[in-house]
Amino acid sequence: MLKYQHIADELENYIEEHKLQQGDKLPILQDLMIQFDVSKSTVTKALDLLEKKGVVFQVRGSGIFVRRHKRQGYISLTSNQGFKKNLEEFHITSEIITLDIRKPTKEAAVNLNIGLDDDVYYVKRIRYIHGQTLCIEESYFNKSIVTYLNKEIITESIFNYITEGLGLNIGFADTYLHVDKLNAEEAEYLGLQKGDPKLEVESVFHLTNGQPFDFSKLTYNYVQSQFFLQAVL
Amino acid sequence: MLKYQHIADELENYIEEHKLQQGDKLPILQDLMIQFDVSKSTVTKALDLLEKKGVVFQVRGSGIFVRRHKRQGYISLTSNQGFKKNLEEFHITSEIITLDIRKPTKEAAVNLNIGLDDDVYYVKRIRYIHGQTLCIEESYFNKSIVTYLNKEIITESIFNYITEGLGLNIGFADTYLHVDKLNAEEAEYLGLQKGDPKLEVESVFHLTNGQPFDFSKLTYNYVQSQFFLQAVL
DNA sequence: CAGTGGTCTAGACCACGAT
DNA sequence: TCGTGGTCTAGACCACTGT
Repeated sequence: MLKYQHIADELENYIEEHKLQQGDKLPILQDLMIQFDVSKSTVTKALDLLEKKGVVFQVRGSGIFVRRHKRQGYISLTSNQGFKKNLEEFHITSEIITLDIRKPTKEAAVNLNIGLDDDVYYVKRIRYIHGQTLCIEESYFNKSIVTYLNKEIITESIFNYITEGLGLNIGFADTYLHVDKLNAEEAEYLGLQKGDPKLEVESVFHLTNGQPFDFSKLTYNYVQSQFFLQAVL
Repeated sequence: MLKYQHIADELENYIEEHKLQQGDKLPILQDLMIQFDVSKSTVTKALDLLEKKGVVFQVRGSGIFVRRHKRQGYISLTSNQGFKKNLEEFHITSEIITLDIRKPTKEAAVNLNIGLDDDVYYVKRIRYIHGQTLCIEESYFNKSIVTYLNKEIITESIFNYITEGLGLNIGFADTYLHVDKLNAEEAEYLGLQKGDPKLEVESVFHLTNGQPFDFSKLTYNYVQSQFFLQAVL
């Protein structure tokens, strides 16, 4: 385990367990260096991680403080690993509609940077939050990278399988958002009326080497759609 | 100017000017160290900045590569300084509806962490993109921090004035997104029908010392609403 | 002015990728 | 095995905050 990762985890746990609030002060750099027996740069790197993640903010000449947004029940748009943490936090479950190998749509092929004749795993699921319909999810996985999938795997966390099972390293994602009106089929799945609002979230996930491996399109039930985003400016 | 900031700017300009594409390789660390006459850590810090910003991705054992998302015409949800760059890129203009000093709504008071009897500057604007209505914007500024505003200032960039004119340092923002249906008044402003979809974006902006100074609520025309987000996982 | 975080260095050593 | 990026150190010096 990397030292700075370890320190970041420890501090985050500490904040969580002691229910520290926005503005609460953490120990100064000097103390953290001694406590974890590392150099200043390593502590700094750990704190930069936490700052990027929206957990703390640092004020030169003053100290390190806890950052905590006020609202509960919002799904993070930037949380790592495709909703992994959110899954646990919000009790999100899913029902599989389709799983097969097929040729990509033109849109999927463009986003995955493959040809129209290459194979993809196509997954369609309905996701539920606290028993309510949250969203429709359609995913296209480049089969030459994600070589195998089955119903059991996609019932659990696909991303977990990709990293643990296949040993692939997920690097970054481009995400696009649109708001539009539901068509009849989507309304049916989500238990809403045709023409009701929807939030469409398209993501292209890449490996650390830059190869796109997953193009996903999520259509959210607007009633359940509350998202948040913590930015450092 | 900080060295790592300078290097980051130079590299970003280079990528822009030479129209480098996704996957194009940049010089190796060693060369960048020599070129800019700085230590390895400084180059690394510059590259980490660019990576966070979604401009490059680094692959251990291989090199540093340009990252570039495929779609044009999307507004960045994470671009710095309240849309400053987007303003230029998309020719966003605004029309002022209201500017006055008043008491905050309960909601604004909670988000700004002030009392119901404290003063705020209230600003209501309509924003246009390429001449089309983009969104309705309502902002509440804590008057004890943002001590003065006038029509001229809010016609230009408010955030620019806050940093340059008032010498304040903007630190971070919490942003919340909802999708809902337009009410009659909003529909009127946006030139849409009541019941049409809307995207509501609420942001709380904080100074570097953690004090919230601006609570803004933006209601977007769903037709014009295309956002993107570059995440590092 | 003392306290505290931020920048920068030079260099050792490690881990991953390509060949 | 070599090229390349990642982690970590010890320490000098700088810049902002608060008393």
